[in-house]
Amino acid sequence: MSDEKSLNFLEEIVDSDLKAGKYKQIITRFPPEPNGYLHMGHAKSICLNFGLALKYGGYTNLRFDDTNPVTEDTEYVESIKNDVQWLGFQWKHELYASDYFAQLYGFGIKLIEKGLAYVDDSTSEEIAAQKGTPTQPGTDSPYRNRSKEENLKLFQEMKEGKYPDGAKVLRARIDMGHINMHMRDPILYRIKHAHHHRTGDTWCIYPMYDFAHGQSDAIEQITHSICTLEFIPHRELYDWFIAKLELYPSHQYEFARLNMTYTVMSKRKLLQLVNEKYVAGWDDPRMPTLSGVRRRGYTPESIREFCDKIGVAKRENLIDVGLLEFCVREHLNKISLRRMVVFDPLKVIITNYPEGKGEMLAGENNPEDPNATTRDVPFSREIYIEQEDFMEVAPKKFFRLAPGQMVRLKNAYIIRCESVVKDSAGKIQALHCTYIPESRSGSDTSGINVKGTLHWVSVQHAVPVETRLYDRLFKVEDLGDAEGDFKSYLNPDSLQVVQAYAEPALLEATTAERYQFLRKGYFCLDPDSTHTKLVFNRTVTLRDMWAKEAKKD
RNA sequence: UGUCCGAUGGUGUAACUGGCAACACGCCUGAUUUUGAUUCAGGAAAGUCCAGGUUCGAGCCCUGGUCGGACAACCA
Repeated sequence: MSDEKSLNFLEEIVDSDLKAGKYKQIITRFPPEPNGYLHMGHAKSICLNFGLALKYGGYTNLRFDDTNPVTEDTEYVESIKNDVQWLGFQWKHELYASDYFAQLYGFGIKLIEKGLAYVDDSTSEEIAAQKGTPTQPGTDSPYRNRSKEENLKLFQEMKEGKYPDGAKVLRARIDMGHINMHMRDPILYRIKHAHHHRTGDTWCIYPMYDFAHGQSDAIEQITHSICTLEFIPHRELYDWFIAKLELYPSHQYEFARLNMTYTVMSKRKLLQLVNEKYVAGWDDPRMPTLSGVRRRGYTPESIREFCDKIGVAKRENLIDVGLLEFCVREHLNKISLRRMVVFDPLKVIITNYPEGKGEMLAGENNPEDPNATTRDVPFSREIYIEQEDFMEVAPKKFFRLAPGQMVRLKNAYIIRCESVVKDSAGKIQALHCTYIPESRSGSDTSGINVKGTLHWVSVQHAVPVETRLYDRLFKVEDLGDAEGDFKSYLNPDSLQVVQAYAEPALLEATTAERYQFLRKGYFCLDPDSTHTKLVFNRTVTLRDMWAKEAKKD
């Protein structure tokens, strides 16, 4: 039995490259376009790229692929940097494709000089028509055979701003009959009189992705350039530019992007949800964005663990969100502070507990922590328990509170339900219970054994808090498979706001801590909280076998 | 009609590179438990897309199919 985990296909490539002495160190890059916020799919890529460099020795650059000024913005740059660091990774160099605009322009000239690029006056429709189809070869542009001198002059004039947007493009001169559509004289440069978030107005021509990405990799001497499957057909072009331009031979490798059940993972769709106000913003806790899951209370540790567990391969996949939730619970169970909060109160009056009396009980902050400390929990004659923890007529498997039944109050006493107080309409108003004085937690001499333990909050000490309970954003498991507008599958109940009653220890809650509301789930303080109003987000529920059992009937 | 990529339990990922399919999630059962949580023990679940072939032996190799996906933005 080997205790070493088997390598994924990319690790195998890196491993064998290193063993073959191909590189002394590996260099990877994470290349987001600053036109949206990072999501869980990016997390997979980040963990992969940074993880590879960390594991095999080397480093990772953060490079913004900012070649399209009309969609990009510094707001996104800042959020992306923040998200990568939050996830726990540090890049070696912060770079921008726009840093290479001058060099890239030079590469364009070089290709023209080699007779491998030309300026085309065709419209975008004409160019599209020239492309042909995957099964039919394309046709040459009428401008394909311009002289080098003319191309050089025209390209320079494009750069100088002599032409309006769309008037001309620079195209590679490869083969309009090529079996690979991407090799049919792809566009290298287009004219966009647009303000760039970094270069301002110095350029009015901008390189296309294909003409920028590989060359940027080469300039940075990236050894392994890792991207998603849809770029497979681009690889031939990627290699062509490097060969013709005689650059450092970076290599592109592709892996399957992450898909998760009950959510979408495309920037375009996420942007739509934000713009059309289906969610409160990029950091809405229901969003699969990193800012969203962060606000929801997911920890970077749990996301890294998740990325490790899902593996890396080339086959398309749909990961069960349940796995992410498992990773989150696993981590939160270890670190969160236990607190009691009642969401749907039912008043319990402990009739044999003296009126006006109160006492402080000790509650463990975290039973998973060997150096457990405790917090004070006030107890008194009137408390709240959950409505759902009481049943007037209970099935045999129900071992919570019912008339004549006994339960333990967590960190406190065993109580017995003596009677039910109802209003004229027969609605339950409160429960009258008695407590067993010698059953106090920590000094229980009663000898009584009960099956159920309930969380509770003292009525007079209860702190009203707002809780936001999240459910899956969409109703269907596989959005990729769903017909029509993806927004028609939104789950109308994905957010539920509930006013709840918390124990006073929560008054000191901070955003740095994570909390487990006993028997309810993991929660974190939301930044919307003020001194007078605490707001908690439910990160994830606890596993609930009883809910499953109850559903069986 | 083309080219490329892929195919292993419900979901993912493995399989010492040709040696009788493993791990995780989920599911089921039981134990422990002052959270029906956690933890622990056990179980069900694929014979590896199909058909041939090579071989003592094939999930891994070969041939031919089938199915799924990608590819025709002045997006990345």
